[in-house]
Amino acid sequence: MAMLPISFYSRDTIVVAQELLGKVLQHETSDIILSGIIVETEAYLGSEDPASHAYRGQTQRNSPMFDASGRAYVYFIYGNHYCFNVVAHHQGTAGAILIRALEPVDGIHLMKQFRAVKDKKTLTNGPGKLTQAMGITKKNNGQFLTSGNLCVINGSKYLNNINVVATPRIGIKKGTESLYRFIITDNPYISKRPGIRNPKKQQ
DNA sequence: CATCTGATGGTCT
DNA sequence: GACCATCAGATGA
Repeated sequence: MAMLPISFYSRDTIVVAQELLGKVLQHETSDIILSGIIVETEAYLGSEDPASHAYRGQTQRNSPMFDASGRAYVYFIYGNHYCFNVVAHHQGTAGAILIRALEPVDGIHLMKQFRAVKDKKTLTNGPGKLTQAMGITKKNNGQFLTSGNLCVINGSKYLNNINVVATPRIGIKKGTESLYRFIITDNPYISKRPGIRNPKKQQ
């Protein structure tokens, strides 16, 4: 299996988000290979996307989104979880793709240890869950995915059978609806809660 | 099954 | 000091 080249990532963020479906995320850690098929993604664009970290310009945290495509962007959220993103955009712009769910493939036993759950179906069916299962932390922030121990490789059992379904998300605040989520239809490992937060109660 | 809530800490204002 | 690209657990149907 070949790692995806930089040229795969140096394209339109939304196109890359769709084409990441069916690819395999692999992490070599402590002599064990952990891997999973990407089954759910979400594109975050640059200055035109109010839901994106990059919307208000570059800061220390979001700087990987402005950096070279093909890197990882990992950030800590809600005081508990890491989210893993793939940096992908045309040169001179910003953008990244949140990996929202994986179908576990290799190292499932170790994933269960990292996650402290027994059920394979809840191992990686959410952005915070999959980073925990794959052993991805802030230390991977900025790493290139085209070389090294964390990478995206071509090929999975879904290679010729991928259904891309775009699902608009409801934002948390007014004006943050512009989100682009893609799934492999009917895959049992897509997130149960598709990132849609209930609207705040009216007073 | 669906819906709601508390825990949690880094980032930005 | 408010916000949050989340999750597990609890509760109700």
